Formats: sequence, structure tokens, C-alpha cells
Amino acid sequence: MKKTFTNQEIAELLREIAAAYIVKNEDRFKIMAYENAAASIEHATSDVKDLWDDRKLDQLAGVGPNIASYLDELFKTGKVTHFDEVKKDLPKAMFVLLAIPGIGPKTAYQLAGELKLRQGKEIVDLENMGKKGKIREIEGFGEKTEKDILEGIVRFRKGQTKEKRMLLPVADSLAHEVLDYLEQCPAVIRGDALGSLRRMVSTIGDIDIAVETTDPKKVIDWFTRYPKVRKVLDQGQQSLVRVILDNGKQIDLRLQTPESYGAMLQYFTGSKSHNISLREFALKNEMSLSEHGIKILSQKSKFKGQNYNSKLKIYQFEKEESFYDFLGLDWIPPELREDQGEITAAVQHRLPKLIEPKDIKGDLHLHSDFPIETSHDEGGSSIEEIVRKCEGLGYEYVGLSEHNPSISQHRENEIITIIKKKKALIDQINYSSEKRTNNLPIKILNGLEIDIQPSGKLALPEGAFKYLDYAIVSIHSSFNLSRARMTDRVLKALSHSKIKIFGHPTGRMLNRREGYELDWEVIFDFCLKNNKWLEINCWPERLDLPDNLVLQAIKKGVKIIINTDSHQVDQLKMMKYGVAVARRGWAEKNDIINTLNLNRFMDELDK
DNA sequence: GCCGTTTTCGGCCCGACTGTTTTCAGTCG
Repeated sequence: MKKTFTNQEIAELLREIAAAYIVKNEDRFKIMAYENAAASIEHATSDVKDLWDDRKLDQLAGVGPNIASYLDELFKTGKVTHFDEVKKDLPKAMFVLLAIPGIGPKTAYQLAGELKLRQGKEIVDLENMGKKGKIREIEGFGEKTEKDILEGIVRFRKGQTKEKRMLLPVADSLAHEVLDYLEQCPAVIRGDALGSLRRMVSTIGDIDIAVETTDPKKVIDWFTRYPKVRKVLDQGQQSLVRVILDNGKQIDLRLQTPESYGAMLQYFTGSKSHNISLREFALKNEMSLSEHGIKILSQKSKFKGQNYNSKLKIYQFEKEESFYDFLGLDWIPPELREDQGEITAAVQHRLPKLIEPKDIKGDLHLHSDFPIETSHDEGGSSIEEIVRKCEGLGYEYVGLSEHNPSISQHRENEIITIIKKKKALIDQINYSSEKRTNNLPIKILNGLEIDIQPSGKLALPEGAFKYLDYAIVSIHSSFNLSRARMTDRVLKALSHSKIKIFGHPTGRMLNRREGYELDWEVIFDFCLKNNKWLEINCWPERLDLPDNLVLQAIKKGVKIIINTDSHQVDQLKMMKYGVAVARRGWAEKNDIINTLNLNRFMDELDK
């Protein structure tokens, strides 16, 4: 039986080779190539194994002919002879120690060489040696380094047990708490989220925050006295302070003067690959970029602007827009900064005009407390509460889509009766709200979220469909079918004329499970041809479709619908996170079906 | 080892912080 490798495992393997080359003082660009390939594979959204099966390894950025041939050997034989050669004369323990924060390749190599670490117990042994003061005896190591290593081991263990990446809304609210505290400091002019949070990535590791100030010392002092700070990790004089909060989350604060605040926002928003590409682009025009500004590298360069700081010999930028403008680029929204062609698009002034939360006109995936008698979870808010809330959000329509009544507990007729009853209630509310409001009242649609059974059969008797305005189908069981069977299952379900939406299409649960396997090309083609819509589900653990698949879908012309899947009215506010996913997928208003006004939306529903 | 709307050869992002090494290397983002 051949061993299979996850993307994470392959990335780790490539990083080990990079680490080995670092110890061996190999060409640093070769090392970078391995690290790039590892990062690319780690962030890839298809399984590398699947890409290999389909002979599409060349689609991975950073994977060229050499690494591709090593992966080929890996999938065929379970090992790579060349990699074994590279690692042969290095202590095995060193690769284990790399997982400890603060220990890089050279330190790991030295520790593994100097200390006797038993296989399988490397980290425990290292910890014991450290406690006995043995690490400080190694040349080049001191008391402080020994202490740092011991603390690194503690952090490593915590990471092993519980620390997962935060879900976007969790990180968002945590960042706002910190920003609220910072804004009470008189020395703080303004603060902004940076990094993956500003780019609205679905999961966030550490939170980075930018602070604009003319008195960094005062801000650093203020922040280290934040009541929720457990430990200060790093503390600079001017530009950085890094802490761990009581909840174990890390916050990095970056400080900058008003003159260069725009340059810093750009620099620390990332992504890393966007910044690398941007700096390469700048270098071609003889400019060098940093968080302080832009340096002109040649005499003959022609440039513009009056923000030159002759002491520092750089151009400074208060606003990010002027930083990009200086490079000849349109301002790039943070969500697009993933090195997927946004720089070229910005040069050519053809960046997409991204969808915004205010464009949304309705929410079609909501669970009310109507007694639908489902075997899944019911909603907690009444239809009236939901309607009021949606009116407040400026929506023109709302679709109630509880789970289907359980098919094992009811006879067909009973199910039909329940659906009919819900329709009657909705008709009545629609009627009375027409009388209540002078303006156009919000329109309530009778929807349903229907399970797709493993065979592809829908969990609702045919006789019930005529009482529905539309339905969503989704998968809640049997996640492990093969890609081919799963694809058939979905297509079969989507074929029914009342089915308009494929809900949370990948089935992934962030931090918990990967999605099931589907042939997306086939799904996209089917949706395009039959006017079916793929959902971006705003549930924090889902955010599904993921952004990369949104990008592929809209490139094909497939329409997307953004729904909150709310079970309580206060969850309707999650819409902005789904919109963020769409924006990261380059979606414009026209790509999103629930930006249409009521009349046009109803036309689409009837198609 | 990868990569290409100025290149299939000749390039390849940038700086802060830390510890201990008296001038810098390692790690990180």
C-alpha cells in the first residue's frame, strides 16, 4: 500500500530540505526556491496528490521541473532518493527541533550535534538539558538563549494542543477590542488592522496592528500596560512591540510616523508574495520599497511628488494610495493582495470593482423557529424578528430555508402538510406587511434547505416542492464518497427545477475537517448551463465556497449567492465576512445574484 | 531551483530585534 501525503506533509518535507541546505551553506536562492515551493503547496487549495494524478503539477507556482520530478518520485515510491542524500549526514534530531519557535536550522543543527537527544524524545531531552543548564555551555549559546529555548518549547507544546488559527470574526472582534484600548492613548493618532486580518483571510494566526504616532515610546508603554497582556515578547524603541494576551493570542504592534504611515500599511498588509512581487516590480523601475517609503536607486530615474525626505533619502507616504500611485499602480484593495495578477491589473487600470456589503439586497439561507420538525438544528428567531431585522439592513427580500422535515420520522403527507403550513404563514405575513408599509415591503420567500442523500436523491417528497419558491441543496452526511460519486450525487440533486442553490459547497469546517472531493470543472459547467448558483456561506467555520474557488467560478461566469445561514437574528451581521470571501475571489456586484433588486431577482428565480 | 509583456540567462525583497560574536548572524514576519 502506497503512503499518501497531505499538502502539509509535503510542505514540511520541502522545508526540511531548505533547512538542510541552510546548514550546508548552499546557494541561498536555491534555498529560497524550496521555501517558496513549500509555501505554495501549503496554501494550495487542491491536494497536490490530485494535481499529480491529473498531471497538473506545473500549475503550482514555485514548483518547477526539478521539484516536480521529486514529487513524482515521492508519490510513486513514497520517498525521494535525492532528499535522503541531502539529509544523510545531518542529525535527524535537528529536523524535529525546527518545530520550536525561535529555533532555526543553524541552531537546531548545533543543538542536535552537541547534545545527545534520544530519537522520539528529542524535545523532552532538550528541555531537561536546558533545565540543567547544559545548553548555555555550548559555544555561542548563553544563559538568555537557553531561557528562550525553554520558553519556545512551552509555546510549541501549547501550539500542539490547542492553539489553532482564529476564525476571521473572532480575530476581527479581538482586534477591535485592542484598537479601542489603543485609541484611548493620547499619543495614538490612528490604528488599523494589518496582515491577514486586513486582507480578510478566513483564518488568522497572529493579529498585527498599525499605529500612527509621533511618540512611539508613549504608545509602547501604554500598550504593554494593556490589562490583558500576559507577556511582552519583543519590545523595540521605535517601531515594534509584540505581546501575548491572556487568551494566548499574539498581538504585534507596528508603530510609524504620520509621514510614512501609508508605506507601513502597505508593507505589513502583505501578503508576503504580493510584497515580493511588488518589490520585484519596483526594482525593475529602480526603486526599493520598505515600510519607511520608497528609495530611488538610480540618478537618472524620473520621479514625481514632493514627499522627499532628504535626510533619509527616501520618499515618504502618508497614504497607501499615494504609495501605489508613485509606482504607477492603482490602489489595490487588501483582499486582492495575494499575487494572483493584481499588480499587472493595477498597472493596466483594470482591477475589478469589488462587491461591497451595501450591494446586498437579500439573504436566502436563514433558519427561523418555525416548527419544521427537522432532524437537524432549528433556528431560534421568529419569522417576524427576522423580517424586521432584514428590513433594518435595507434588504428587499429574504428567504426562509429551514432544514427539510426529517424523512425518517414523518410520512410523505405529513411533510407536505408542514411545508404547506409554512407557506400559509408566510403568505399571511407578506400580505399584512404590504398593508403595514407604504413603501415596498420586504418580500418573504418560502425556501428550504434539503439534504442530498448519498444516492443524490433529495430528502423531500416531490409533492411538497410546489409550495416552495426555491430550495437549497446541501450535503450533511456521507462525506467520504469518491470524487466521481460525490460529483454525480450533487449534479443529480441540482437537476430539480426548484433547486437553485448549492449550499456550503465544499463542506469544509475550518480547523476541523477538510471538504469532500468534487470535480469542480464539471460542477461549474453544470451551474453555468442550468442557471444554478453556488453559495458563499457566511458561517464562520465554513466561509464556503472558499475564495480560490470563487475566483475560478466567476472566471467561468458561474453566479454566486452570499448567504448567512443564520440561526439567530444577530447572526445576520456575518454577511460582511461572506462579502469578504467574494472580494478575495475578485467578485464584482454582477457576479453575485443577491445584489439584484427584487424584480430582477424573481426573474432569475423563475428561469 | 524557479522564472520571464523589456530576459530561456541572469537575475532572485527588506528590515527589526536579539544575544553575545566586539561587528554580526540567526530568526522572524
